[in-house]
Amino acid sequence: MPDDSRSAELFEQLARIGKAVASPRRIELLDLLCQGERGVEALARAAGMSVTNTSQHLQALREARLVETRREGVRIHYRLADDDVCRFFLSLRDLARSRLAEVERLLAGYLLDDGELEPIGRDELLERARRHDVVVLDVRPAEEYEAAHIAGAVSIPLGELEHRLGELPARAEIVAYCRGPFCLLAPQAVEILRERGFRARRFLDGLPEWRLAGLPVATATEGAP
Amino acid sequence: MPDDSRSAELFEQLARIGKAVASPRRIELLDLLCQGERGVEALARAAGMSVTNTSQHLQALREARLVETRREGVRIHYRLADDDVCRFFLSLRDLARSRLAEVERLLAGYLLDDGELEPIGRDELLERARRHDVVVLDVRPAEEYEAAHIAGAVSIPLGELEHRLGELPARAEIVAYCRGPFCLLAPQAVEILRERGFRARRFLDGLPEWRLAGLPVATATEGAP
DNA sequence: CCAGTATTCCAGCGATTTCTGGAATAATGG
DNA sequence: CCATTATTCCAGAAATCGCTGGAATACTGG
Repeated sequence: MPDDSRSAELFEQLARIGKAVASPRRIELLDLLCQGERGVEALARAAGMSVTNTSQHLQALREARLVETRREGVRIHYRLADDDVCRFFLSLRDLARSRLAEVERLLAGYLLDDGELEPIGRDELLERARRHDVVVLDVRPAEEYEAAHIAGAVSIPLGELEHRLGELPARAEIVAYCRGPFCLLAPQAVEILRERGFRARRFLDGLPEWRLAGLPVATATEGAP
Repeated sequence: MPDDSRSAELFEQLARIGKAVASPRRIELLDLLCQGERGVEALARAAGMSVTNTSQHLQALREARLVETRREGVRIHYRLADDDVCRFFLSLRDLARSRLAEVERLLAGYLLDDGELEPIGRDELLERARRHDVVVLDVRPAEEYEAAHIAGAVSIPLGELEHRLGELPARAEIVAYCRGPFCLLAPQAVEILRERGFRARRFLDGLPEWRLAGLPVATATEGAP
């Protein structure tokens, strides 16, 4: 009982989504877009690829309806079409992690993921942040912090961390977070902080997981007088 | 701050999964494998493609660690590597449905999906089946019924339905199910049954959703004396 | 050990994808 | 309306993918 052409069309449609996530470049763009809206050039810079190429990949993502655009003057901002896309991306990521031994091997290769960083989970972080028991530190680029960050978090992009250590309290425990468990920013931040004598740990997740869990998120830098 | 080569490798790994679901043929194979384990030739027959080609696609799925094999004599059975793969497949399918208008259009084109079939949900079906208030009818090929079916369901593959109507009670309501909401078997069965004067409805989901929800599943035909 | 069957390997081709660099388009600020 | 900037469109070249058909391999049952 071979399938008729009608269901073939359906599988063709599902494969549109599949094709969209079949390229490492597009995966990286999705990863960045999970952090929030961003312009073409900024995406190209963050991903280390040419603007032309970035634009092309973004078209592919748009053709699969995974992203949408918004024009602001001469600039065009891309964003995920909705939260389901982010959720799907995370489930792809988690599947890769659980199925592909190579992923775990690569993560382990960064030396710092296991117990080393004393990772802290969502619930514990929420609880302790509420009691002002820890300082939550966002080490992603400023642009991403502005787009969305954990409510109450301080922003010091990794590149500026060494110069700005003075802004951090010497006593309190610092919890650094970044894009997610596959991102290297927070681990590197923890390493730097510890070398300088701070008590630092890593947040197990990243901003997207926090946001999707419905926990408090803030945008821009409003609130600091 | 362009990403270094280490995270590039990570994205490469994620893309392995993406590439695996970038082909409509492989999507169809995954859909079939969500119903249960199956041999190469059976998969080829069900998907209407050559054995050689099927084998090749299955290799691709195995390379991405989405499927595993089991040898039984001269035959090789393929199965999903674990439930997470099935869950991922369902989330891909649901994302396609919510994001791609074409999918909804195609489903509507089958004429029969809306209120027409009076679809019944998981909880209601479970409740009514428990009270023996409905007959649950599996209209998938016998092979898939044997691999796994809703506990208590009767098997009449769609192709044999017209000849075997006598096996069904004339009074009771019949709920037909198949592979899932994208599958045409149950809708066609409902159509046939109604033409012959039966009261028939469609189950909203398919076997995979039922199984992943932890609801009772049976294998083979054991239990019928 | 041989014949038979199920599956995989392999070469080759046409189609598709990816990246690059240059040209075209769209909105802005004088 | 022109120069500027951001983005997209458009070839063209290299790499990859998907399908086919024939050969090779692996196991079974005699």
